[in-house]
Amino acid sequence: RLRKWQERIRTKDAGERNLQFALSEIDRMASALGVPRSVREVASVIYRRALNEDLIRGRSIEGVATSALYAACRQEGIPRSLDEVAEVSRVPQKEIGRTYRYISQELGLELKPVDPKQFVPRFASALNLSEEVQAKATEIIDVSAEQGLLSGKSPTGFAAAAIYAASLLCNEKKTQREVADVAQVTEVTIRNRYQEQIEAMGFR
Amino acid sequence: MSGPADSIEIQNVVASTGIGQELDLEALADDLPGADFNPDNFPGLVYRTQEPKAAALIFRSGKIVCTGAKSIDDVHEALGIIFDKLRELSIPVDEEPEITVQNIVSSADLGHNLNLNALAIGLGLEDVEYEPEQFPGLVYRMDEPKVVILLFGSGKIVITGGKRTDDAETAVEEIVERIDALGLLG
DNA sequence: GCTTTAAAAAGTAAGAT
DNA sequence: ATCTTACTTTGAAAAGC
Repeated sequence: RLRKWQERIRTKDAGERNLQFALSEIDRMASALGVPRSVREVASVIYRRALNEDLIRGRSIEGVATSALYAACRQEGIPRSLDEVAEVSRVPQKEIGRTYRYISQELGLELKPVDPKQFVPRFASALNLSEEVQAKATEIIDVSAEQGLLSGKSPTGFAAAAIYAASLLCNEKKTQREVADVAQVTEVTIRNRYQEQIEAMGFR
Repeated sequence: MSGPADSIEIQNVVASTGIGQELDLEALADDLPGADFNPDNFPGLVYRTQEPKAAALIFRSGKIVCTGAKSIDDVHEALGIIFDKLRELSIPVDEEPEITVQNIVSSADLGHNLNLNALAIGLGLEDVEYEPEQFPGLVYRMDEPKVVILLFGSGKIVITGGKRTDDAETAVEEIVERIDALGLLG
């Protein structure tokens, strides 16, 4: 039937337009976050997979697109926090997190927990900290994580505290406020993690 | 032998029942001191009992949800109080309405700190949800018994989704066994 | 999906002192 | 800086949008 045929075309066109919109949104957000082109491609693949497996039904296109980008950053080893992703998305952070968990589960992405060390280079350079501070922060993260201090703690807060501690140890001091701002955590969180990490390092 | 299973404490029991009679919630809200009824927000009337402490959601259909009780006995006791209150208001209530436990929330202590990162990989990323940026607990969905376990770095855990008292016990024994098999228990 | 109820776990946050 | 309060997660039912 002609009507049925037209409807198919209309549906196909609508689907195509939605896909283009999602991909352009991924591109826009990726640019705003400053992630490399490879991550956008991974995000696009994740979005198409979600589309093919009908995971978008009942969810917003923007929400799935944002979550795909969040997942892609993690998969490529250059994670962005949910806060950072939410800043460039029009979807609330809570929905991004919930949608990410859903598509991650359904697509079997099996992404490992975010490693705090992956935030060090980006946070440290935003603070104009040296290579030496980065190495020290990485060491602090390794040692304190090994002693079980990482369980349940936010990766960004853990990284921020280690960077703060390392900046002190390397005589390139940054204030808790400065580190808190780039990591988007509170000074209280840095203070709490810092105390534990210093103790784990054997510095009283 | 005292083990993690002995540390289990029921924290909340959710149950449903019905009095087999339609209710005028507007009138009931006036006759029941302390009742909260905001039909614009939620269709149920909220009524709280003090001893045992519990909260009941009473619906127009006569169906009731009881939550907040610390044991199955408390659920029966609290609902008994509500049934009597309704009878006092000349509302016909079935002799012994059937009470169905829908969910039991329990807490327990494994007695050792847990490396949640290692646990997430060990238990299998496909069955685990661990997003410390969003919540400090690792979420583990167990098939038998069918419950959800939240595991924390302290070794404290929460078991929810079970309908029977012994679901929590079985689940704790099972999770301890699995963690131990991974060499991740103390 | 949402709305409401209750309770635990532990981390993070916000506002007050 | 420390305290209090509050929000994040899990589960289930109820009636209705």
